[in-house]
Amino acid sequence: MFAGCDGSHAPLFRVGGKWTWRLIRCLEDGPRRFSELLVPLRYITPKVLTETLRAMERDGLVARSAHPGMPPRVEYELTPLGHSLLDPMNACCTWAAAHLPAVLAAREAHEPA
Amino acid sequence: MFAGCDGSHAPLFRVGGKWTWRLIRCLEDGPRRFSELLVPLRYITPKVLTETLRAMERDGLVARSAHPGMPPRVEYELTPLGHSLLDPMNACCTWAAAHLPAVLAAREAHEPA
DNA sequence: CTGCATCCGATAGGATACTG
DNA sequence: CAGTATCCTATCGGATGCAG
Repeated sequence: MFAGCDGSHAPLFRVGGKWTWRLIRCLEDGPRRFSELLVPLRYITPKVLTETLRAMERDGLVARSAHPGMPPRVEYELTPLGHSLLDPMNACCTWAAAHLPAVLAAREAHEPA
Repeated sequence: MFAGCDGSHAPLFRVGGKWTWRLIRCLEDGPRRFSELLVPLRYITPKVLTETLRAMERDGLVARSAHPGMPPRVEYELTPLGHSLLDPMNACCTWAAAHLPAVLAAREAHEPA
């Protein structure tokens, strides 16, 4: 959630979603087909994958291109806008990688399970 | 949500929460009392504020210091770890500020309300 | 003032099965 | 293959009221 960045509390960009970030990661190296996304996002259900893709499509982050025919072939890829999200995402991921141990240690300290 | 950054899907840092980001913003300039947080976070309920603070406390992002006495006085402030989160946060907010119009335009295009 | 207890509604995420 | 349809559950955020 990027809410509050500018004072608003808009449910911005669906980046609070559980799968959005991972989905972007899967798409960062190029177009992927529906079934190619189901596998690496282990055990996401088709329904949720569809929902997530549609939401990102609405926000202009991914583009959907259907090649008619049999069997159907649909590809999803990041738009330039979607690609631009990778920068701040990576900043967050870098932080996470660097500070995850500290967070986990803090959790341990509070819940000495 | 920073999930998936390193391949895991841990519910990392509670940054999927609705209030976490705004709360960090409110604390970035120094310690704040409970009631000083209720106001700028317009209409967050005490319950939710408490939940959010507790969660961040568990993760080592904020420190809680209670000054006993009457009336009670409790202050919350960002830990160094919490402060370090401001960097990636600002990267995201910069992105949001820059690309919000594009996202909104995309939404309009898909839902020509 | 600072918070905890309880109840509630909305929504997100998921399991399963079915269709063009 | 690429979804859709239905149902279910957990969780989140909130309203209200009470307590130290």
